[in-house]
Amino acid sequence: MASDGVAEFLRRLMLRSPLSAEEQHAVLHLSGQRYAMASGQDIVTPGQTVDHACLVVTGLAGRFDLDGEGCRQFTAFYLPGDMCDLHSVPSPHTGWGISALVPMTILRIPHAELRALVSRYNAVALALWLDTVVDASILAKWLAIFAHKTAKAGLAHLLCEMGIRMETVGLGAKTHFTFEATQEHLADTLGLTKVHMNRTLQALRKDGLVECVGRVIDIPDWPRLAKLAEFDPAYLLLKPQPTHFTAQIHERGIAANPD
Amino acid sequence: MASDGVAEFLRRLMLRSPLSAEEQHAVLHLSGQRYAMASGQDIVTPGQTVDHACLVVTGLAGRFDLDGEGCRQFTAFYLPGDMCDLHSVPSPHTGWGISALVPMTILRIPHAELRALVSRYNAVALALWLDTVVDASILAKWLAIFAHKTAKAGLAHLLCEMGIRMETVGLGAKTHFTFEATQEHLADTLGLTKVHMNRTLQALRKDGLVECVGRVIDIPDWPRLAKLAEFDPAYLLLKPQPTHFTAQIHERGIAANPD
DNA sequence: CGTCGTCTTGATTAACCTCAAGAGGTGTGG
DNA sequence: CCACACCTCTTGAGGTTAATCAAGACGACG
Repeated sequence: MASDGVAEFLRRLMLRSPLSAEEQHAVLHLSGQRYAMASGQDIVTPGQTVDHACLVVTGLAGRFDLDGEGCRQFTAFYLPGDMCDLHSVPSPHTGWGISALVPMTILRIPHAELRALVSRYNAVALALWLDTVVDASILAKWLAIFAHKTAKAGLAHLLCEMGIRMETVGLGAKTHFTFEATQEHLADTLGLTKVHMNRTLQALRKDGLVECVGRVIDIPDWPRLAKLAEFDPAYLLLKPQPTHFTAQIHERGIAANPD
Repeated sequence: MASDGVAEFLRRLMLRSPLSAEEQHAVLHLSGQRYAMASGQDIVTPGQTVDHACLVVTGLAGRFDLDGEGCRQFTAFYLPGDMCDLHSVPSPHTGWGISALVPMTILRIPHAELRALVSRYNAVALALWLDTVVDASILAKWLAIFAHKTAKAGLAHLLCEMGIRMETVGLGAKTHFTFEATQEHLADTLGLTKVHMNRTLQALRKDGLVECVGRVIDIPDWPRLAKLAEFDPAYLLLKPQPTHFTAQIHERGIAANPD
Protein backbone atom coordinates (compact mmCIF):
# COMPACT_ATOMS: atom_id res chain seq x y z
CA MET A 1 0.00 0.00 0.00
CA ALA A 2 2.67 2.46 0.90
CA SER A 3 5.57 2.53 -1.49
CA ASP A 4 4.79 6.14 -2.30
CA GLY A 5 7.63 7.41 -0.13
CA VAL A 6 6.27 6.65 3.33
CA ALA A 7 8.10 3.34 3.44
CA GLU A 8 11.38 5.19 2.81
CA PHE A 9 10.52 7.58 5.60
CA LEU A 10 9.90 4.71 7.99
CA ARG A 11 13.19 3.18 6.91
CA ARG A 12 14.90 6.45 7.73
CA LEU A 13 13.33 6.62 11.20
CA MET A 14 14.36 3.06 11.93
CA LEU A 15 17.96 3.82 11.13
CA ARG A 16 18.01 5.55 14.49
CA SER A 17 14.90 4.58 16.48
CA PRO A 18 13.54 1.12 17.20
CA LEU A 19 9.80 0.92 16.56
CA SER A 20 7.42 -1.92 17.30
CA ALA A 21 5.44 -3.57 14.53
CA GLU A 22 2.36 -1.61 15.57
CA GLU A 23 4.23 1.66 15.53
CA GLN A 24 5.74 0.86 12.15
CA HIS A 25 2.31 0.09 10.85
CA ALA A 26 0.98 3.39 12.12
CA VAL A 27 3.77 5.32 10.40
CA LEU A 28 3.08 3.47 7.15
CA HIS A 29 -0.53 4.62 7.34
CA LEU A 30 0.48 8.25 7.03
CA SER A 31 -1.05 9.67 3.93
CA GLY A 32 -0.94 12.89 2.05
CA GLN A 33 -1.24 14.48 -1.31
CA ARG A 34 1.40 13.96 -3.94
CA TYR A 35 2.83 16.95 -5.79
CA ALA A 36 5.26 17.34 -8.67
CA MET A 37 7.57 20.31 -8.23
CA ALA A 38 9.49 22.03 -10.99
CA SER A 39 13.17 22.75 -10.57
CA GLY A 40 13.64 25.94 -8.60
CA GLN A 41 10.10 26.00 -7.30
CA ASP A 42 9.53 26.75 -3.63
CA ILE A 43 8.16 23.88 -1.58
CA VAL A 44 7.88 26.20 1.41
CA THR A 45 8.04 29.97 1.00
CA PRO A 46 10.04 31.89 3.63
CA GLY A 47 7.68 33.23 6.28
CA GLN A 48 4.85 30.95 5.37
CA THR A 49 2.69 29.28 8.00
CA VAL A 50 2.11 25.67 7.05
CA ASP A 51 -0.30 22.96 8.14
CA HIS A 52 1.62 20.08 6.65
CA ALA A 53 5.11 18.64 6.42
CA CYS A 54 6.65 17.56 3.14
CA LEU A 55 8.14 14.18 2.49
CA VAL A 56 10.68 13.99 -0.33
CA VAL A 57 9.71 11.10 -2.59
CA THR A 58 12.18 11.70 -5.41
CA GLY A 59 14.65 14.46 -6.17
CA LEU A 60 16.60 16.86 -3.99
CA ALA A 61 15.39 19.77 -1.87
CA GLY A 62 17.27 22.48 -0.04
CA ARG A 63 16.31 24.54 2.96
CA PHE A 64 17.49 28.13 2.68
CA ASP A 65 17.60 31.45 4.41
CA LEU A 66 17.42 34.76 2.59
CA ASP A 67 19.44 37.80 3.61
CA GLY A 68 18.56 41.41 2.90
CA GLU A 69 20.01 41.45 -0.59
CA GLY A 70 18.21 38.26 -1.56
CA CYS A 71 21.30 36.08 -1.28
CA ARG A 72 20.50 32.49 -0.44
CA GLN A 73 22.19 30.41 2.17
CA PHE A 74 21.31 26.75 2.17
CA THR A 75 21.03 25.23 5.62
CA ALA A 76 20.04 21.66 4.75
CA PHE A 77 19.67 19.21 1.91
CA TYR A 78 16.85 16.70 1.83
CA LEU A 79 17.04 13.36 0.05
CA PRO A 80 14.29 10.88 -0.81
CA GLY A 81 12.80 9.54 2.41
CA ASP A 82 13.60 12.71 4.32
CA MET A 83 10.74 14.64 5.84
CA CYS A 84 11.63 18.21 5.20
CA ASP A 85 10.10 20.77 7.49
CA LEU A 86 9.35 18.27 10.20
CA HIS A 87 10.22 21.23 12.43
CA SER A 88 6.93 22.75 11.41
CA VAL A 89 5.02 20.23 13.52
CA PRO A 90 5.98 22.03 16.73
CA SER A 91 6.55 25.34 14.94
CA PRO A 92 4.17 25.92 12.01
CA HIS A 93 5.51 29.38 11.25
CA THR A 94 8.94 29.07 9.69
CA GLY A 95 11.36 31.80 8.77
CA TRP A 96 13.19 29.73 6.23
CA GLY A 97 12.14 28.38 2.87
CA ILE A 98 12.59 25.07 1.10
CA SER A 99 13.04 24.82 -2.60
CA ALA A 100 13.27 22.06 -5.17
CA LEU A 101 16.80 21.91 -6.57
CA VAL A 102 15.67 19.59 -9.35
CA PRO A 103 12.30 18.45 -10.68
CA MET A 104 10.94 16.33 -7.86
CA THR A 105 7.88 14.76 -6.28
CA ILE A 106 6.83 15.31 -2.71
CA LEU A 107 4.09 14.14 -0.40
CA ARG A 108 2.35 16.71 1.78
CA ILE A 109 1.42 15.15 5.09
CA PRO A 110 -1.01 17.16 7.25
CA HIS A 111 0.20 18.19 10.69
CA ALA A 112 -3.03 16.76 12.04
CA GLU A 113 -1.97 13.26 11.03
CA LEU A 114 1.50 13.65 12.48
CA ARG A 115 0.22 15.12 15.71
CA ALA A 116 -2.29 12.31 16.08
CA LEU A 117 0.52 9.85 15.53
CA VAL A 118 2.82 11.33 18.14
CA SER A 119 0.07 11.68 20.72
CA ARG A 120 -0.79 7.99 20.40
CA TYR A 121 2.67 6.49 20.06
CA ASN A 122 5.33 7.76 22.38
CA ALA A 123 8.16 5.98 20.59
CA VAL A 124 7.14 7.64 17.33
CA ALA A 125 7.16 11.01 19.03
CA LEU A 126 10.72 10.39 20.17
CA ALA A 127 11.66 9.15 16.71
CA LEU A 128 10.37 12.32 15.04
CA TRP A 129 12.00 14.47 17.68
CA LEU A 130 15.25 12.62 17.09
CA ASP A 131 14.88 13.26 13.38
CA THR A 132 14.92 17.02 13.95
CA VAL A 133 17.84 16.60 16.36
CA VAL A 134 19.81 14.90 13.60
CA ASP A 135 19.02 17.85 11.37
CA ALA A 136 20.34 20.18 14.06
CA SER A 137 23.43 18.05 14.57
CA ILE A 138 24.26 18.37 10.88
CA LEU A 139 23.68 22.10 11.11
CA ALA A 140 26.08 22.40 14.04
CA LYS A 141 28.71 20.46 12.14
CA TRP A 142 28.28 22.64 9.07
CA LEU A 143 28.73 25.72 11.17
CA ALA A 144 31.87 24.31 12.75
CA ILE A 145 33.36 23.24 9.43
CA PHE A 146 32.33 26.11 7.20
CA ALA A 147 33.18 28.85 9.67
CA HIS A 148 36.57 27.48 10.69
CA LYS A 149 37.92 25.61 7.72
CA THR A 150 39.14 26.53 4.29
CA ALA A 151 36.83 26.20 1.33
CA LYS A 152 38.62 23.06 0.18
CA ALA A 153 38.18 21.22 3.46
CA GLY A 154 34.59 22.43 3.76
CA LEU A 155 33.65 21.16 0.32
CA ALA A 156 35.42 17.88 0.99
CA HIS A 157 33.41 17.50 4.18
CA LEU A 158 30.13 18.19 2.45
CA LEU A 159 30.91 15.62 -0.24
CA CYS A 160 31.78 13.02 2.38
CA GLU A 161 28.52 13.71 4.17
CA MET A 162 26.46 13.44 1.02
CA GLY A 163 28.25 10.21 0.14
CA ILE A 164 27.35 8.63 3.46
CA ARG A 165 23.80 9.88 3.34
CA MET A 166 23.26 8.72 -0.24
CA GLU A 167 24.62 5.29 0.56
CA THR A 168 22.48 5.09 3.67
CA VAL A 169 19.28 5.61 1.69
CA GLY A 170 20.40 3.24 -1.04
CA LEU A 171 21.22 5.80 -3.73
CA GLY A 172 24.67 4.67 -4.78
CA ALA A 173 27.84 4.18 -2.76
CA LYS A 174 29.60 6.74 -0.63
CA THR A 175 32.35 6.90 -3.26
CA HIS A 176 30.01 7.03 -6.23
CA PHE A 177 26.69 8.82 -6.24
CA THR A 178 24.62 11.38 -8.06
CA PHE A 179 24.34 14.75 -6.37
CA GLU A 180 22.09 17.06 -8.36
CA ALA A 181 23.26 20.36 -6.93
CA THR A 182 24.87 23.01 -9.12
CA GLN A 183 28.13 24.66 -8.17
CA GLU A 184 26.10 27.72 -7.29
CA HIS A 185 24.00 25.70 -4.86
CA LEU A 186 27.19 24.43 -3.26
CA ALA A 187 28.58 27.96 -3.09
CA ASP A 188 25.40 29.10 -1.32
CA THR A 189 25.84 26.26 1.13
CA LEU A 190 29.45 26.93 2.06
CA GLY A 191 28.96 30.69 1.96
CA LEU A 192 31.29 31.21 -0.99
CA THR A 193 30.89 32.84 -4.36
CA LYS A 194 30.23 30.56 -7.28
CA VAL A 195 33.54 31.64 -8.78
CA HIS A 196 35.47 30.52 -5.76
CA MET A 197 33.43 27.34 -5.52
CA ASN A 198 34.42 26.54 -9.07
CA ARG A 199 38.08 26.98 -8.28
CA THR A 200 37.82 24.98 -5.09
CA LEU A 201 36.20 22.10 -6.93
CA GLN A 202 38.93 22.26 -9.53
CA ALA A 203 41.53 22.06 -6.80
CA LEU A 204 39.93 18.88 -5.43
CA ARG A 205 39.86 17.43 -8.93
CA LYS A 206 43.48 18.32 -9.59
CA ASP A 207 44.45 16.59 -6.36
CA GLY A 208 42.68 13.46 -7.58
CA LEU A 209 40.25 13.57 -4.67
CA VAL A 210 37.07 14.02 -6.65
CA GLU A 211 35.93 13.30 -10.18
CA CYS A 212 32.68 14.55 -11.65
CA VAL A 213 30.95 13.72 -14.90
CA GLY A 214 27.71 15.58 -15.17
CA ARG A 215 26.24 15.40 -11.68
CA VAL A 216 27.81 12.09 -10.82
CA ILE A 217 30.43 12.32 -8.11
CA ASP A 218 33.29 9.87 -7.86
CA ILE A 219 35.61 9.74 -4.89
CA PRO A 220 38.65 7.71 -5.95
CA ASP A 221 40.42 7.92 -2.59
CA TRP A 222 37.87 8.15 0.22
CA PRO A 223 40.37 7.98 3.12
CA ARG A 224 42.38 10.86 1.74
CA LEU A 225 39.30 13.00 1.16
CA ALA A 226 37.96 12.17 4.61
CA LYS A 227 41.30 13.07 6.14
CA LEU A 228 41.41 16.42 4.37
CA ALA A 229 37.87 17.08 5.57
CA GLU A 230 38.51 15.71 9.07
CA PHE A 231 35.31 13.83 8.43
CA ASP A 232 33.86 11.72 11.23
CA PRO A 233 30.31 10.52 10.51
CA ALA A 234 29.38 10.28 14.19
CA TYR A 235 27.38 13.51 13.94
CA LEU A 236 24.95 11.86 11.54
CA LEU A 237 23.81 9.78 14.53
CA LEU A 238 23.52 6.55 12.60
CA LYS A 239 23.10 3.64 14.91
CA PRO A 240 26.44 1.95 15.33
CA GLN A 241 28.31 4.93 16.71
CA PRO A 242 31.87 3.51 16.27
CA THR A 243 33.54 4.97 13.26
CA HIS A 244 33.70 2.20 10.65
CA PHE A 245 30.20 1.02 10.27
CA THR A 246 28.74 1.97 6.93
CA ALA A 247 29.00 -1.56 5.56
CA GLN A 248 26.56 -2.92 8.10
CA ILE A 249 23.77 -0.56 7.29
CA HIS A 250 22.63 -2.21 4.11
CA GLU A 251 22.58 -5.67 5.53
CA ARG A 252 20.34 -4.71 8.41
CA GLY A 253 17.49 -3.60 6.21
CA ILE A 254 14.22 -2.30 7.51
CA ALA A 255 13.17 -5.28 9.61
CA ALA A 256 15.26 -4.45 12.66
CA ASN A 257 12.36 -5.06 14.99
CA PRO A 258 10.25 -7.85 13.55
CA ASP A 259 8.20 -8.36 16.68
CA MET B 1 8.83 25.27 46.04
CA ALA B 2 10.83 25.38 42.87
CA SER B 3 12.76 28.57 42.43
CA ASP B 4 15.93 26.58 41.93
CA GLY B 5 15.89 27.19 38.20
CA VAL B 6 12.96 25.01 37.19
CA ALA B 7 10.57 27.94 37.38
CA GLU B 8 12.74 29.82 34.91
CA PHE B 9 12.72 26.80 32.63
CA LEU B 10 8.93 26.67 32.74
CA ARG B 11 8.83 30.37 32.00
CA ARG B 12 11.00 29.79 28.97
CA LEU B 13 8.76 27.00 27.68
CA MET B 14 5.70 29.16 28.12
CA LEU B 15 7.19 31.89 26.00
CA ARG B 16 6.40 29.66 23.07
CA SER B 17 4.05 26.88 24.19
CA PRO B 18 0.78 27.18 26.10
CA LEU B 19 0.60 24.69 28.95
CA SER B 20 -2.31 23.91 31.23
CA ALA B 21 -2.06 24.38 34.98
CA GLU B 22 -1.57 20.65 35.43
CA GLU B 23 1.17 20.54 32.85
CA GLN B 24 2.89 23.53 34.40
CA HIS B 25 2.70 21.84 37.75
CA ALA B 26 4.26 18.69 36.34
CA VAL B 27 7.14 20.66 34.83
CA LEU B 28 7.72 22.41 38.15
CA HIS B 29 8.07 19.03 39.82
CA LEU B 30 11.14 18.22 37.80
CA SER B 31 14.03 17.70 40.15
CA GLY B 32 17.69 17.06 39.89
CA GLN B 33 20.99 17.51 41.51
CA ARG B 34 22.58 20.92 41.75
CA TYR B 35 26.21 21.41 40.71
CA ALA B 36 28.59 24.31 40.84
CA MET B 37 30.87 24.49 37.82
CA ALA B 38 34.16 26.32 37.60
CA SER B 39 34.88 28.61 34.70
CA GLY B 40 36.12 26.60 31.76
CA GLN B 41 34.93 23.30 33.14
CA ASP B 42 33.10 20.89 30.82
CA ILE B 43 29.44 20.34 31.64
CA VAL B 44 29.29 17.73 28.91
CA THR B 45 32.44 16.23 27.43
CA PRO B 46 32.47 15.69 23.66
CA GLY B 47 31.57 12.10 22.85
CA GLN B 48 30.05 11.43 26.23
CA THR B 49 26.86 9.42 26.65
CA VAL B 50 24.63 11.11 29.17
CA ASP B 51 21.58 10.09 31.18
CA HIS B 52 20.57 13.57 32.18
CA ALA B 53 20.01 17.03 30.74
CA CYS B 54 21.46 20.16 32.34
CA LEU B 55 19.46 23.19 33.28
CA VAL B 56 21.39 26.44 33.54
CA VAL B 57 20.49 28.07 36.85
CA THR B 58 23.04 30.88 36.83
CA GLY B 59 25.92 31.79 34.54
CA LEU B 60 26.60 31.18 30.87
CA ALA B 61 27.33 27.95 29.02
CA GLY B 62 28.47 27.30 25.48
CA ARG B 63 28.03 24.27 23.28
CA PHE B 64 31.09 23.59 21.16
CA ASP B 65 32.53 21.34 18.53
CA LEU B 66 36.20 20.41 18.38
CA ASP B 67 38.11 20.05 15.15
CA GLY B 68 41.20 17.95 14.58
CA GLU B 69 43.63 20.56 15.88
CA GLY B 70 41.61 21.15 19.03
CA CYS B 71 40.12 24.44 17.85
CA ARG B 72 36.75 25.17 19.38
CA GLN B 73 33.70 26.31 17.52
CA PHE B 74 30.80 27.39 19.66
CA THR B 75 27.41 26.40 18.28
CA ALA B 76 25.13 27.73 21.01
CA PHE B 77 25.01 29.85 24.13
CA TYR B 78 22.82 28.93 27.07
CA LEU B 79 21.41 31.43 29.52
CA PRO B 80 19.74 30.90 32.90
CA GLY B 81 16.50 29.00 32.37
CA ASP B 82 17.81 27.27 29.25
CA MET B 83 17.98 23.51 29.28
CA CYS B 84 21.23 22.76 27.54
CA ASP B 85 21.57 19.38 25.95
CA LEU B 86 17.84 18.82 25.79
CA HIS B 87 18.79 17.10 22.54
CA SER B 88 20.21 14.30 24.62
CA VAL B 89 16.72 13.13 25.57
CA PRO B 90 16.14 11.62 22.13
CA SER B 91 19.89 11.23 21.47
CA PRO B 92 21.92 10.43 24.60
CA HIS B 93 25.21 10.14 22.76
CA THR B 94 26.35 13.56 21.67
CA GLY B 95 29.30 14.50 19.54
CA TRP B 96 29.54 17.99 20.93
CA GLY B 97 30.53 19.30 24.33
CA ILE B 98 29.17 22.00 26.60
CA SER B 99 31.38 24.07 28.81
CA ALA B 100 30.92 26.68 31.49
CA LEU B 101 32.11 30.05 30.21
CA VAL B 102 31.97 31.51 33.72
CA PRO B 103 31.54 30.05 37.19
CA MET B 104 27.98 28.80 37.19
CA THR B 105 25.43 26.51 38.78
CA ILE B 106 23.46 23.89 36.94
CA LEU B 107 20.78 21.37 37.70
CA ARG B 108 21.16 17.87 36.31
CA ILE B 109 17.76 16.45 35.45
CA PRO B 110 17.64 12.72 34.73
CA HIS B 111 16.39 11.65 31.32
CA ALA B 112 14.06 9.27 33.14
CA GLU B 113 12.16 12.21 34.62
CA LEU B 114 11.94 14.04 31.33
CA ARG B 115 10.85 10.95 29.44
CA ALA B 116 8.18 10.22 32.02
CA LEU B 117 6.99 13.78 31.66
CA VAL B 118 6.73 13.71 27.89
CA SER B 119 5.03 10.33 27.82
CA ARG B 120 2.33 11.55 30.18
CA TYR B 121 1.80 15.06 28.84
CA ASN B 122 1.62 15.49 25.13
CA ALA B 123 1.73 19.26 25.25
CA VAL B 124 4.94 19.11 27.25
CA ALA B 125 6.44 16.77 24.69
CA LEU B 126 5.65 19.29 21.98
CA ALA B 127 7.02 22.11 24.13
CA LEU B 128 10.34 20.34 24.64
CA TRP B 129 10.49 19.39 20.99
CA LEU B 130 9.84 23.03 20.11
CA ASP B 131 12.64 24.05 22.41
CA THR B 132 15.15 22.04 20.40
CA VAL B 133 13.65 23.41 17.20
CA VAL B 134 14.33 26.94 18.46
CA ASP B 135 17.91 25.90 19.09
CA ALA B 136 18.13 24.63 15.53
CA SER B 137 16.56 27.78 14.18
CA ILE B 138 19.24 29.86 15.86
CA LEU B 139 21.87 27.55 14.47
CA ALA B 140 20.52 27.96 10.94
CA LYS B 141 20.56 31.71 11.34
CA TRP B 142 24.11 31.69 12.63
CA LEU B 143 25.19 29.64 9.65
CA ALA B 144 23.49 32.04 7.27
CA ILE B 145 24.95 35.11 8.90
CA PHE B 146 28.44 33.94 9.74
CA ALA B 147 29.05 32.20 6.44
CA HIS B 148 27.76 35.00 4.23
CA LYS B 149 28.38 38.21 6.07
CA THR B 150 31.41 40.19 7.10
CA ALA B 151 32.76 39.87 10.62
CA LYS B 152 31.31 43.25 11.58
CA ALA B 153 27.78 42.37 10.54
CA GLY B 154 28.08 38.93 12.11
CA LEU B 155 29.17 40.29 15.45
CA ALA B 156 26.45 42.93 15.32
CA HIS B 157 23.89 40.19 14.71
CA LEU B 158 25.14 38.11 17.61
CA LEU B 159 24.96 41.10 19.94
CA CYS B 160 21.42 41.87 18.84
CA GLU B 161 20.44 38.28 19.46
CA MET B 162 21.98 38.19 22.90
CA GLY B 163 20.28 41.47 23.73
CA ILE B 164 16.86 40.10 22.86
CA ARG B 165 17.47 36.84 24.65
CA MET B 166 18.79 38.55 27.78
CA GLU B 167 15.82 40.88 27.90
CA THR B 168 13.44 37.99 27.33
CA VAL B 169 14.72 36.14 30.39
CA GLY B 170 14.75 39.32 32.45
CA LEU B 171 18.50 39.89 32.57
CA GLY B 172 18.72 43.52 31.52
CA ALA B 173 17.44 45.28 28.45
CA LYS B 174 18.26 44.48 24.87
CA THR B 175 20.36 47.65 24.73
CA HIS B 176 22.06 47.10 28.06
CA PHE B 177 23.06 43.70 29.39
CA THR B 178 25.94 41.69 30.76
CA PHE B 179 27.40 39.14 28.39
CA GLU B 180 30.16 37.18 30.10
CA ALA B 181 31.91 35.88 27.00
CA THR B 182 35.52 36.79 26.25
CA GLN B 183 36.57 38.09 22.87
CA GLU B 184 38.13 34.70 22.28
CA HIS B 185 34.77 32.99 22.91
CA LEU B 186 33.18 35.35 20.42
CA ALA B 187 35.93 34.65 17.90
CA ASP B 188 35.30 30.91 18.28
CA THR B 189 31.63 31.55 17.66
CA LEU B 190 31.98 33.58 14.49
CA GLY B 191 34.85 31.44 13.24
CA LEU B 192 37.41 34.25 13.44
CA THR B 193 40.75 34.62 15.16
CA LYS B 194 40.76 36.48 18.44
CA VAL B 195 42.96 39.14 16.86
CA HIS B 196 40.43 39.84 14.17
CA MET B 197 37.58 39.70 16.66
CA ASN B 198 39.35 42.36 18.67
CA ARG B 199 39.62 44.63 15.64
CA THR B 200 36.05 43.99 14.62
CA LEU B 201 34.79 44.93 18.07
CA GLN B 202 36.89 48.07 17.95
CA ALA B 203 35.32 48.97 14.63
CA LEU B 204 31.83 48.69 16.14
CA ARG B 205 32.93 50.83 19.06
CA LYS B 206 34.44 53.46 16.79
CA ASP B 207 31.19 53.63 14.86
CA GLY B 208 29.38 54.29 18.12
CA LEU B 209 27.32 51.13 17.74
CA VAL B 210 28.54 49.34 20.84
CA GLU B 211 30.07 50.34 24.14
CA CYS B 212 31.59 47.89 26.58
CA VAL B 213 32.81 48.38 30.11
CA GLY B 214 34.02 45.12 31.53
CA ARG B 215 31.49 42.58 30.33
CA VAL B 216 28.59 44.99 30.21
CA ILE B 217 27.37 45.70 26.70
CA ASP B 218 25.66 48.95 25.79
CA ILE B 219 23.97 49.52 22.48
CA PRO B 220 23.43 53.27 22.11
CA ASP B 221 21.68 53.06 18.75
CA TRP B 222 19.80 49.79 18.46
CA PRO B 223 18.11 50.52 15.11
CA ARG B 224 21.42 51.28 13.46
CA LEU B 225 23.07 48.14 14.85
CA ALA B 226 20.08 46.04 13.86
CA LYS B 227 20.19 47.49 10.37
CA LEU B 228 23.90 46.74 9.98
CA ALA B 229 23.22 43.20 11.18
CA GLU B 230 20.03 42.82 9.12
CA PHE B 231 18.60 41.56 12.38
CA ASP B 232 15.05 40.24 12.41
CA PRO B 233 14.16 38.42 15.65
CA ALA B 234 11.55 36.21 13.99
CA TYR B 235 13.93 33.25 14.01
CA LEU B 236 13.91 33.21 17.82
CA LEU B 237 10.31 32.04 17.52
CA LEU B 238 9.01 34.20 20.34
CA LYS B 239 5.27 34.26 20.38
CA PRO B 240 4.11 37.46 18.73
CA GLN B 241 5.78 36.93 15.38
CA PRO B 242 5.40 40.54 14.08
CA THR B 243 8.64 42.43 14.36
CA HIS B 244 8.20 44.94 17.16
CA PHE B 245 7.08 42.97 20.13
CA THR B 246 9.75 42.77 22.73
CA ALA B 247 7.97 45.24 24.98
CA GLN B 248 5.00 42.94 25.49
CA ILE B 249 7.00 40.01 26.73
CA HIS B 250 7.64 41.25 30.19
CA GLU B 251 4.10 42.28 30.83
CA ARG B 252 2.71 38.89 29.96
CA GLY B 253 4.60 37.10 32.66
CA ILE B 254 4.37 33.45 33.35
CA ALA B 255 0.65 33.11 33.90
CA ALA B 256 -0.40 33.03 30.26
CA ASN B 257 -2.69 30.09 30.81
CA PRO B 258 -4.15 30.36 34.27
CA ASP B 259 -6.69 27.63 33.71
C1' DC C 1 55.50 41.06 43.24
C1' DG C 2 55.08 37.90 39.77
C1' DT C 3 51.77 35.06 37.04
C1' DC C 4 48.07 34.45 34.18
C1' DG C 5 44.31 35.54 31.38
C1' DT C 6 42.62 38.96 28.40
C1' DC C 7 42.94 42.71 25.45
C1' DT C 8 45.68 45.35 22.11
C1' DT C 9 48.89 46.60 18.25
C1' DG C 10 51.86 46.00 13.98
C1' DA C 11 53.49 43.83 9.75
C1' DT C 12 53.16 40.28 6.45
C1' DT C 13 50.76 36.60 3.96
C1' DA C 14 46.91 33.80 2.42
C1' DA C 15 42.03 33.23 1.37
C1' DC C 16 38.31 34.87 -0.76
C1' DC C 17 35.51 38.51 -3.34
C1' DT C 18 34.32 41.46 -7.25
C1' DC C 19 33.74 42.53 -11.83
C1' DA C 20 33.93 41.07 -16.39
C1' DA C 21 33.74 38.09 -20.10
C1' DG C 22 33.84 33.84 -22.68
C1' DA C 23 32.89 28.68 -23.54
C1' DG C 24 29.98 24.78 -23.68
C1' DG C 25 25.71 22.54 -23.43
C1' DT C 26 20.51 22.31 -23.94
C1' DG C 27 15.97 23.37 -25.26
C1' DT C 28 12.97 26.19 -28.23
C1' DG C 29 11.04 28.37 -32.09
C1' DG C 30 11.46 29.65 -36.87
C1' DC D 1 18.51 22.43 -39.53
C1' DC D 2 19.82 26.77 -37.80
C1' DA D 3 19.45 30.76 -34.63
C1' DC D 4 18.70 32.09 -30.25
C1' DA D 5 18.20 32.33 -25.35
C1' DC D 6 19.46 30.47 -21.15
C1' DC D 7 21.90 28.08 -17.71
C1' DT D 8 26.06 26.37 -15.94
C1' DC D 9 30.78 26.17 -15.85
C1' DT D 10 35.22 28.44 -16.60
C1' DT D 11 39.03 31.94 -16.72
C1' DG D 12 41.57 36.41 -15.62
C1' DA D 13 43.06 40.57 -12.96
C1' DG D 14 42.82 43.40 -9.12
C1' DG D 15 40.96 44.50 -4.47
C1' DT D 16 39.24 43.37 0.23
C1' DT D 17 38.87 40.63 4.26
C1' DA D 18 40.76 37.91 7.52
C1' DA D 19 44.77 34.71 9.14
C1' DT D 20 49.31 34.40 10.99
C1' DC D 21 53.19 35.45 13.78
C1' DA D 22 55.07 38.13 17.28
C1' DA D 23 55.10 41.06 21.07
C1' DG D 24 53.53 44.41 24.45
C1' DA D 25 49.98 46.40 27.94
C1' DC D 26 46.72 45.93 31.42
C1' DG D 27 44.22 44.22 35.29
C1' DA D 28 42.99 40.41 38.59
C1' DC D 29 44.60 37.28 41.76
C1' DG D 30 47.43 34.81 44.85
